[in-house]
Amino acid sequence: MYRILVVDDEERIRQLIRKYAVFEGFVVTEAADGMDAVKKCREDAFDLIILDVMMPELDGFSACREIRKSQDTPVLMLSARGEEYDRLHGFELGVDDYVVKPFSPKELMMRIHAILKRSGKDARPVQREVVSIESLTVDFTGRIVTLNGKKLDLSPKEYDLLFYMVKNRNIALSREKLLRDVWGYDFFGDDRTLDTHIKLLRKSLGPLSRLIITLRGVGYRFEA
Amino acid sequence: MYRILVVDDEERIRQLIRKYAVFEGFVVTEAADGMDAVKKCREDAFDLIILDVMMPELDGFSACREIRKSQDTPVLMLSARGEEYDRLHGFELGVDDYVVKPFSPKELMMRIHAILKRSGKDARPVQREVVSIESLTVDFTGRIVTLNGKKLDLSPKEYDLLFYMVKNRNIALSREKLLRDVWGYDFFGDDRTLDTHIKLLRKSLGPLSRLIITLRGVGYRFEA
DNA sequence: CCTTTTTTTGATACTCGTTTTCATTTTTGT
DNA sequence: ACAAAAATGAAAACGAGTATCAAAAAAAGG
Repeated sequence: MYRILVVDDEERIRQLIRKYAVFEGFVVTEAADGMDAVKKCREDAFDLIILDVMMPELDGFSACREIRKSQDTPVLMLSARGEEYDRLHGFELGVDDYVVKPFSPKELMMRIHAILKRSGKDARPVQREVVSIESLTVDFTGRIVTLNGKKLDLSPKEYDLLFYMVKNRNIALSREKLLRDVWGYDFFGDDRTLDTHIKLLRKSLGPLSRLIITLRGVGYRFEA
Repeated sequence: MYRILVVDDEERIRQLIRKYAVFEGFVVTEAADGMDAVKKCREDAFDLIILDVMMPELDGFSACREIRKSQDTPVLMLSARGEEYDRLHGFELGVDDYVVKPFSPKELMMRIHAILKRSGKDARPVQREVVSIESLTVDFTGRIVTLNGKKLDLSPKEYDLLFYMVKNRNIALSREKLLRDVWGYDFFGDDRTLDTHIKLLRKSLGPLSRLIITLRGVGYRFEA
């Protein structure tokens, strides 16, 4: 799990980056200017810092220099078009990559991954995330579910639903929350959809369907 | 202890490279143009030469050609953006790698290490990396794939894709991740690209294509 | 520079899963 | 026991995601 610090004076830009970065599984912290960034770096350790060049208070380069005094966190610089002349300046400070505004968030994400990979942090072997409950084994990493050692053949939605419930086991999950989190924010579906999938999942789980507890008038709970 | 010759007419660039290279434990010598470089090469033996393409007196290619008459020192070329057309030209001269300016010093260092390792001066014997799954053998070191002892003739991308999947076997790999990691962070390709290559790979793998599991709505998983 | 191979793209077919509907049954709380 | 909520079953309509093919484009090799 990577922690990223996004530093830009424009709220909109920060939000944009946050949205995409969170989607990629990064933990995002924001700072509105260089001073703020330096302060946040003292308090927290980040795996990557995205720094805008032009900022009030303390510009990106100065902030980078300041941060580098104590840490070696990889830095990705954002600069407006026309500021390209100071690329070299940035590289002297140990900047890892440059992205010119306006940028494509997708490309930014790709560059982030490239930097993390280069910095070796990405090289660590994936640690599997596996949860076992009685005879049920849920392998989040491999997207594999076994029951008594036998692989279960679940449909995508069954996987998603099971994964979500297992991740949030022993927690009362309302129908609304399930629909929202498993199906997505923009889902306006029928309640029966959930019913049906719970039914299918119970069927797949066989005897262990008893782990899915119905909370009448509320939703469900996965018991472990 | 490696000795590196840095050839560039810009003092600033030389300083930048020197700073990083020294930090990595290299011994750095500088030359300001091609003539100077050729002269320094006659006086001293280097383990690697970093050559800028555009230089007064004698350009990088000519200098490279001149040096290569008497020595076989690995060469890494630096070229400004837009000069990429002469990559081919460089490789014909036996250039070992190319870096486009402006570059990230960290990446440059990585490439330097890669060249030195490749040039065999790193005397330690390579240990082969081989994975066998059923009748399939994947030799990462030799870039060889055999099926029932018979060598498979795969296209470059098929190799890359298979290697990546085998290295990350039993892990659910999203389409996005595959495209990003196998194709590179600057790839904005069509989803069909992946489909097609999966298909080709499956065809090549014949009966063992069953090891490539389709994860609907997610991506693929290589099963071992 | 031309030929061959590889890769990418676009159109199309098709499979499979999802969602919805509806009627019926079961469970649960009061 | 009654009413409300949930489960069940089956089936139809629907849609998204994937496979496949052929052709174009790009890259590699001679």
